[in-house]
Amino acid sequence: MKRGGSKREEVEAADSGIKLGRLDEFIGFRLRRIQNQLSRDFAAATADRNMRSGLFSSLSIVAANPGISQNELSKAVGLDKSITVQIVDELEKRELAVRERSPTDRRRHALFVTEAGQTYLDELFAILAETEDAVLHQLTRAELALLRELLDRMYLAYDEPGISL
Amino acid sequence: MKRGGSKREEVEAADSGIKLGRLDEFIGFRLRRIQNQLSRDFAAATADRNMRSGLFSSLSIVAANPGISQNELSKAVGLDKSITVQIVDELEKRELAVRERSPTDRRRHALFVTEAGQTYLDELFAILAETEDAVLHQLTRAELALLRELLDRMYLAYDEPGISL
DNA sequence: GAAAGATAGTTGACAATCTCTACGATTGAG
DNA sequence: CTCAATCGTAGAGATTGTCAACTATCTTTC
Repeated sequence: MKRGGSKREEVEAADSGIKLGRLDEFIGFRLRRIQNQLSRDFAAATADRNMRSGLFSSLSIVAANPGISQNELSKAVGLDKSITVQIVDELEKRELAVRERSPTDRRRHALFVTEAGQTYLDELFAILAETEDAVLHQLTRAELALLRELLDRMYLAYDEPGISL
Repeated sequence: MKRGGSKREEVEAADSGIKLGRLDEFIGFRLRRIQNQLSRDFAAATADRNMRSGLFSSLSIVAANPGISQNELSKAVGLDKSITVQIVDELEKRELAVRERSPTDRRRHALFVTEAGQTYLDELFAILAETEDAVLHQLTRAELALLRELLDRMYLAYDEPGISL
């Protein structure tokens, strides 16, 4: 690993006197920490909206790929087929998306976002943008672009990414 | 596991056609994506070691804060008291840590890492470092330092962080 | 110094997810 | 036509987190 210098800072959690110790040396820890906060904030901001775990990401993948099959969706989101069934069930029940049998292959269900689903997505994306802004306004535009690039470069280290939202 | 295929899964155009759509615009998405891969890799690399979810982070917090109480640990790790009980139960059963009654306040259990626990931690930290290196070698030293700083700056946007591992 | 209330740890009931396996329908290869 | 693979579905089981008691201690208050 890298940790060249031995500048030993006392790393504590805000007001409690708890130290993080070696955990603090790891990027993964920092990533998780922020990501946790972000998703917590997002969850809080959408508490009234009946959000289920993979629902938002699934819906937005469907929106970006009209006619996608459930199987493809499963792989894209990184969930098991059986979970995708439940999610699509709920999407359909709430009329955010619809299943249509594929005419060419009658085993497949082609998925499409309804207008209500589009509206729902717009709302959630707006909330998400707001949530992120609360944190990102700490960075300049240039820094933000750089951060994006670094994260992408890291992600490309994986030969077969697999989106896993 | 890193390769999440249920059966044989060709490296073919698995996610070739799938677009991310607006999801791709968000930093949180990129964070989660990498963080997911990292923890998946870490889980795979430690599959033989009986890792339970909060166990590693809890143990390392205890190591960094000898004598910490279970309550403090709960808050630090961001888990419910009742889960912490289970985790400490397992830590004790595996002789990685011990509970000792506090002499000043007999309600509290002061937690300490055993030598075996220290060894265990060393191993896991080594694995974690390896796991991260696989991704981080894409970045130069300078970029890595910058990334750290940007992430920290983002995190400090929260007045009352709350570690939540 | 005794009663009332707060706090630490524990337990168990419960709900939400994810994993795994199996099954019917459909397709495609031979 | 036969047989294997794929898509969607369903259900059993494990894991994990939430929540509401309950005990034993401590602290506050009168």
